[in-house]
Amino acid sequence: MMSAASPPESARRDELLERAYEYVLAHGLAGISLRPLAAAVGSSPRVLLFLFGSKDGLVRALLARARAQETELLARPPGEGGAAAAGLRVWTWLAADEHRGLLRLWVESYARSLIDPVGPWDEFARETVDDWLALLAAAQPASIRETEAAVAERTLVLAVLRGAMLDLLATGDRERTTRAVRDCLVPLRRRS
Amino acid sequence: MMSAASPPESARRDELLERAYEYVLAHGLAGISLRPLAAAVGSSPRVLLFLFGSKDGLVRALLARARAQETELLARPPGEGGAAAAGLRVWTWLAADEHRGLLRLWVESYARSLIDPVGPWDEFARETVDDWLALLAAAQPASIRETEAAVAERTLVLAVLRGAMLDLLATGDRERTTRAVRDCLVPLRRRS
DNA sequence: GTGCTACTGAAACGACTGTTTCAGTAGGAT
DNA sequence: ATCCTACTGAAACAGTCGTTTCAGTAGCAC
Repeated sequence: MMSAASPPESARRDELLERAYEYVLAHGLAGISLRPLAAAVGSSPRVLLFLFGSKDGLVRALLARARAQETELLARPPGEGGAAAAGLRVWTWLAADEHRGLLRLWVESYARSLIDPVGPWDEFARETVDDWLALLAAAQPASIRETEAAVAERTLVLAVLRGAMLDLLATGDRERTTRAVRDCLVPLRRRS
Repeated sequence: MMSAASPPESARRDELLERAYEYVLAHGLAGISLRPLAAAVGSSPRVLLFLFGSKDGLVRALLARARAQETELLARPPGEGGAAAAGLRVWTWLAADEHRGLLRLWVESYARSLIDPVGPWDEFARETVDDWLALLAAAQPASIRETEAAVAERTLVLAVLRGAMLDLLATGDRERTTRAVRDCLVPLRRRS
């Protein structure tokens, strides 16, 4: 009944997961398959299945690994100064070159979870919206946090960040997208 | 050398394309395969291959079909009043329930083209950014259209629309997302 | 009738998928 | 030496994939 749960901790598992994660950042998650992946990380399909239980288990572990990197940012003290100020800080993180692969993976998983609501992606899109809205909420003064205006402000800040990120991923134009984000968020910052 | 180009026009082809398009709006483009698709549209893999040349050809035709529906909106007179005003009009189109499937398909294709720069998706992401920026540019007064501020305004409007759309697709919360879009674009409207 | 074009069905091809079966090997504990 | 756990290699399984091969059928032109 336990359906072949994989050993959740193991040095070898961690090592292969890390290498698989790098592979996935470069090649995406959609078209992945065990044999090429195993060859790239210096292992075999047999071992990956042994360590992760199934392909789904591997994908789940990879998504968790990606989320851990995202949480790096989320866990940092969100700071104060309102959602707009927090949004500006988040943007410098999003626009950094070294996060490009992670963000591509993020978009891919988001899209996938919109279409295929079953499988390892599950509620990825909805969860991640909630994660980020919560981060922005934490930056708002507690006294107004539950007002409709505050909710709308968070939603707006998140939308601008996500939309600019999509643009940046497609065009690579950091200057133009950064200017747009600043034009929106800097004036907004005064009010909180 | 002609690599089996498919007959580009044919009544039967149009009919099957239309039905395949409906199937794709419901099931997504990523995990598509000929046999289930053929069964769903009342045909066979053999016929789809005959009419579209290859699976890639079919996908390309489906993307073109989707783009045609999008162009419906793009072709309408963009109107004046600046990019923000145009953005507000576009949002009512984006937020309409009957476009949900198309937008999911859009996100999926966008994500795919970021990762897999070869194949039918090709430059989909970049092209679509340019399409929409051009639409918004057309709504700006010609006199300021080429200024940096105008470029930034277009970029911002597009980012808000895209980001809010992502939120809407994941949460279905039209009220909250619409409020965010309005909060951003209505004040912006005065200035042009 | 013959010929031509458009379309279709059935079956097979080779390549690839996730997964399983069986048979190990290396290392440490007892 | 024995046992146990952790890991691994090779091969096969059943299934799906896009595509091809071969053999048609229906309709219209002449």
